[in-house]
Amino acid sequence: MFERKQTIFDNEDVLHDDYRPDKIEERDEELEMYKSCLLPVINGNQPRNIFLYGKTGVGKTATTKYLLSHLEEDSKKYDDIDLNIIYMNCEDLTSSYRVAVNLVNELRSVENQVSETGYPLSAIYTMLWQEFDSLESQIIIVLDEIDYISGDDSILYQIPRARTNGNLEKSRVGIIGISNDFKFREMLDPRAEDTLCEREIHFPPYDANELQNILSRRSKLAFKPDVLASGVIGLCSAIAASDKGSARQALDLLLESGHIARRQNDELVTISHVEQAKLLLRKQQVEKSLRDLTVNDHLTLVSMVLAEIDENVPARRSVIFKKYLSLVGDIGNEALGERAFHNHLSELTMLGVLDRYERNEGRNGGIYYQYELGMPIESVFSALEDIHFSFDLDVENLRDRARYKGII
DNA sequence: TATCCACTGGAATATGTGGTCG
DNA sequence: CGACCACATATTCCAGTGGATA
Repeated sequence: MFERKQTIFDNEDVLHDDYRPDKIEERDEELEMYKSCLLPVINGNQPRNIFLYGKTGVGKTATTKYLLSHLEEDSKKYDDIDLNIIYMNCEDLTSSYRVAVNLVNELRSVENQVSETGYPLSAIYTMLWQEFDSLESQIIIVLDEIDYISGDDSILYQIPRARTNGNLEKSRVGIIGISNDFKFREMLDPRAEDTLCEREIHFPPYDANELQNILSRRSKLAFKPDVLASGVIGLCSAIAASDKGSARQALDLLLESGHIARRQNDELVTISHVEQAKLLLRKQQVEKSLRDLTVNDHLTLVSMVLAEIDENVPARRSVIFKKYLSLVGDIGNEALGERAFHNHLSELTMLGVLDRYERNEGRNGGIYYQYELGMPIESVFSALEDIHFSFDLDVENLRDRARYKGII
């Protein structure tokens, strides 16, 4: 039933997200600067706080992991240095409180974990200082995707100042903050900005050339010789460069192209496979963002689909809201108020699932928005099919109605 | 050029859930 | 148990917006 048939890939892991190259490419300047910021650690001084920013997939995390693993390795050569590195992704940690709780749990044993709510924030900080101090070492905390922390950012100045404030005696702590969003910096509490942004390193997007270099080197490891048609690497690089300049995106594109070629039993990865991969990845991305939404977000989306089928689009909020009310009535849910519904529409717009147009008809119309689906309706259907809802949704029926109306 | 429409989006407040602690 | 904590999500209220129109 299973048979090993490998005509395309040699080692596809090389293209995966978690692959750690033994060399960081096309980031020489950033690497140098980063290295000099970390140097004090090896001399036994307090780790500096570093703030890294740049779009997704431009090497922030990869460079960090690369340098820190070297730092860890090299620090072992010196007896007087004891280094602890804690890496933490803040994707699900939207407040200082949660970050602190997770740090404490990271340092504590399994049977001693702290719950995510219940304690006053100050109690959590006290636990954190105790845990830090009991390490009696230099500590570097990496907070990746730090921009997810919204509202209270006290942890970002509490940690760096812990020692000066007398909360820590035996340990020295430094923070490395990684952000996708430069605006995050402006939103910081001035105290946090002061301490966290001591050293700043900007990672610019890769251009098509740099991407091409990265891809060709990786593809030599990943693919069998001569399986990439000419132009494949160029196209992957060009697509990614014109989008966000993300190496992640370019690598995903290349990997997915290879998968598609393999599935289709082709011996050569061609430009057409890349085109297919591009569509597939886009679809997966949307599905992923849809999956994480709340029930009311889903209901809002379905209401928009109904409006798309039954009404003139783009449609304004009140029209979609009426659809929503009857939908909610049908499935017996409690309806939201219109203000909350408005927020869900905004949320979907933010994700790129909906498009929004501002209109202003002046004295007898005022300002309002019109919404429509931001992607082909069929993509929404197939995404909806793959999601488990807490209510009954007959996607096939919707699809039939759309077909009947000639929208598909 | 002042007005005014009908909406937008911020802010304060409320509700509900899941937790600690004495 | 009751007081208290953090947090997500809703509701309520309303000042602000900006271009067509008188």
